[in-house]
Amino acid sequence: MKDKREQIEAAATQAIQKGGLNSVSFRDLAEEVGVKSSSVHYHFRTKADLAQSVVRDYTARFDARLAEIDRSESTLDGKLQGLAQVFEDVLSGNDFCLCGMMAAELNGLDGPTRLALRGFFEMSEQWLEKALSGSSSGLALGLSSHQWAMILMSGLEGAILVDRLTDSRERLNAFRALARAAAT
Amino acid sequence: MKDKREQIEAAATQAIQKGGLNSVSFRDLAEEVGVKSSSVHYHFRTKADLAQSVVRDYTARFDARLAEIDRSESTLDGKLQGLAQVFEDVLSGNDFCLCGMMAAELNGLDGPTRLALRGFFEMSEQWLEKALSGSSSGLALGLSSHQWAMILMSGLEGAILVDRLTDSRERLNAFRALARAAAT
DNA sequence: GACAATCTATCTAGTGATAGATAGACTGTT
DNA sequence: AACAGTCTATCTATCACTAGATAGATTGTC
Repeated sequence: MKDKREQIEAAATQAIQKGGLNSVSFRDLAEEVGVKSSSVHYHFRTKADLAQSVVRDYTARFDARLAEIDRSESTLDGKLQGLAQVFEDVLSGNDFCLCGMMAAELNGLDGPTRLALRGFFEMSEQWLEKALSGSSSGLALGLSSHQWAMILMSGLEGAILVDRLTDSRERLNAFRALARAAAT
Repeated sequence: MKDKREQIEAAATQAIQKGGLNSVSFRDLAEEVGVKSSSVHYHFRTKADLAQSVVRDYTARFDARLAEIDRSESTLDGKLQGLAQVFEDVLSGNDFCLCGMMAAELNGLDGPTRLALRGFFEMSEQWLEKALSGSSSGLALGLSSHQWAMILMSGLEGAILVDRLTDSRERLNAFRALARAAAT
């Protein structure tokens, strides 16, 4: 059995991706991992502390997946489709991106959590930009690698946000096609 | 002074765009318009009723703006930039799209509200698709007008979601550039 | 014995929702 | 014109419940 703290964090991550931070309660988390809510407070003094931990962990895991893509895919399109697959995996669980979700809840977040959230997008877009600028053939439509990085990252966020609502993969697939065309 | 019911709806719309439906309480709405929470319940029996009303109204106003764009802009790019401007106006108020926000909160919504939400995206994407397919010159990258409609609509949602977090307009502007290139 | 992790018990503050009362405007009948 | 009935919009008061948070006792391990 994993560390209780890790279990709580995993349950919180899952719950936030499903319904947002506002829908998560210490009591529910406690019940899910089989402790009392005061024990959750022992590991995470406040809800803001929990939020920060969860975002940092999610970012680290996301980063690890991107590194894995770098190892397994050598072409630009392979990398872009790999990123799309990460989003598709999220969508498959009927979830939304943890950081996209919390970005929507921005107003209820404290400073440190906001910073951690920005870090997630900064990291992801930087990975994308590096992949895109490493392409030997130029990028489509005369847009820079920086522009394409932002388009693809925030576009994929929007795509799974709407696709989850409509129970489809149409928008995600449209972005897959856009990415393929951009890389050609 | 407008109808109390309209005032409540306006306050709710505003509050949801800032913090989500979960951050809105009957008491806060009541206080903002100068009545008691029970009076809010008089106009909207349940929170779900309020949610549905708000989404339908927002959709109608959004639709009206799109119709206005159709009247004032004759070129495809003019229409696309007009749509981008609607999103930019939302972002300027430090808000998120009401329907994008509630799409994130999908899990906490009842059936009718979800349907109303889908209606918003269906309407918007249909407007976009019609504008795109009316173009005399073909569309870029070999993507269909349907694909471009989904890319631009969900992409703009994602763009302002992330731009609000980072307090910038970079992603919105990148999508403006993408739209311009798509229409050429 | 010290420390980490968990418990019991409780607090304050808020949530959506309901019941019942009331003032005032409208409506239809005599 | 007068009256009875009804409707609208609001109020007061309260319910059952959930929220995050805390103090202090207890347990188990090194």
